[in-house]
Amino acid sequence: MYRDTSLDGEPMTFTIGQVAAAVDVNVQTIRYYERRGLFPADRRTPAGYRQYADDAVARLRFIKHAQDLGFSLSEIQELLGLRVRHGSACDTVERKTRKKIEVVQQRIRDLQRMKRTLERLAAACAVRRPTAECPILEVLEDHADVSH
Amino acid sequence: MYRDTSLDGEPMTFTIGQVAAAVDVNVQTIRYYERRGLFPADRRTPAGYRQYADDAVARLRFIKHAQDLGFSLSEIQELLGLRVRHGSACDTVERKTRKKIEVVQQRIRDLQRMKRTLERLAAACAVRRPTAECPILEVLEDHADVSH
DNA sequence: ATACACCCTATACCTAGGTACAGGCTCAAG
DNA sequence: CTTGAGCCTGTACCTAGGTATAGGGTGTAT
Repeated sequence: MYRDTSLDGEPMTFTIGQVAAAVDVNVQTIRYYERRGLFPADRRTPAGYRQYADDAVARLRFIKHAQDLGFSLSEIQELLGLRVRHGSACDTVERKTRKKIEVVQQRIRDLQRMKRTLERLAAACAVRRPTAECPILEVLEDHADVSH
Repeated sequence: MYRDTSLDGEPMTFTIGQVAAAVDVNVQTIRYYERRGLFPADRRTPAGYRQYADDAVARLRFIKHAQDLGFSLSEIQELLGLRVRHGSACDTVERKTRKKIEVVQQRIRDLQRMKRTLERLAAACAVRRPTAECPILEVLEDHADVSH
């Protein structure tokens, strides 16, 4: 096992394996993210081992969560990139963030429409059961007709 | 051009190219969906050309829309599969549909949480601007900490 | 009858997002 | 000082969801 410098003075560091275990992610995946440029190691030991600071786990969890929500790695990279130019561009950050909020809001609206469609479907099933034909196709057509 | 039997008697039919153009989808994609089993052609001409009934455009649009909302082709296949055993299983359809609604609802909740996170981020930027450091990392950590 | 757009199958290739070796160092323990 | 877990790079392979290309048939207009 690699030693952490936990006893005062130097900040705590983690190996790639420790970070991977903490977030339940494949070690290969972390290296892949590094190649993609969205999860750089903070430094390397003389032997070439990656070293991570203690915010690494939070950063990686954010990536995974954003991904669950349907953001692509490129979008996440952009999201994380809001951080890099911190001194100068706080208003740029704000503008980009508000744009992302719009996108998320639209995605929510789309899902709500989809939910309503499914609810109509379920309701129609409940009413006509058990003799008549399932009216799904009509519902699908309605759904396809509205907006887009 | 292939002739439609539009002038009474026979129902209207479409070629693969007409359906593709109507929904703005690649012809190859439609054939791919057919191979996957989620968009069968209604019949074939003697020469082997695919023929589609007039509900085909609505079905295909539904597939595309569901996909936009983050459903995989397998999920969509299941969604459409609710239709196939129509005589018998209207209550099965209803149960499956309600499960889908749960999934969609959870996705909406996740996105709303993400939206709140982004809003906090934007708000924090607005407050501390222009001198201080962008507080994004802290927000990301908060986000990662809550639930999941 | 021949041009041309459209259809067919089969196979190859592409991006995104990983995952799995192969072959070779490194560190801590026995 | 050897063993074994864990690290390194590089390359190959995988699933999902398509897109492109090769080689050939079809239908209509001129």
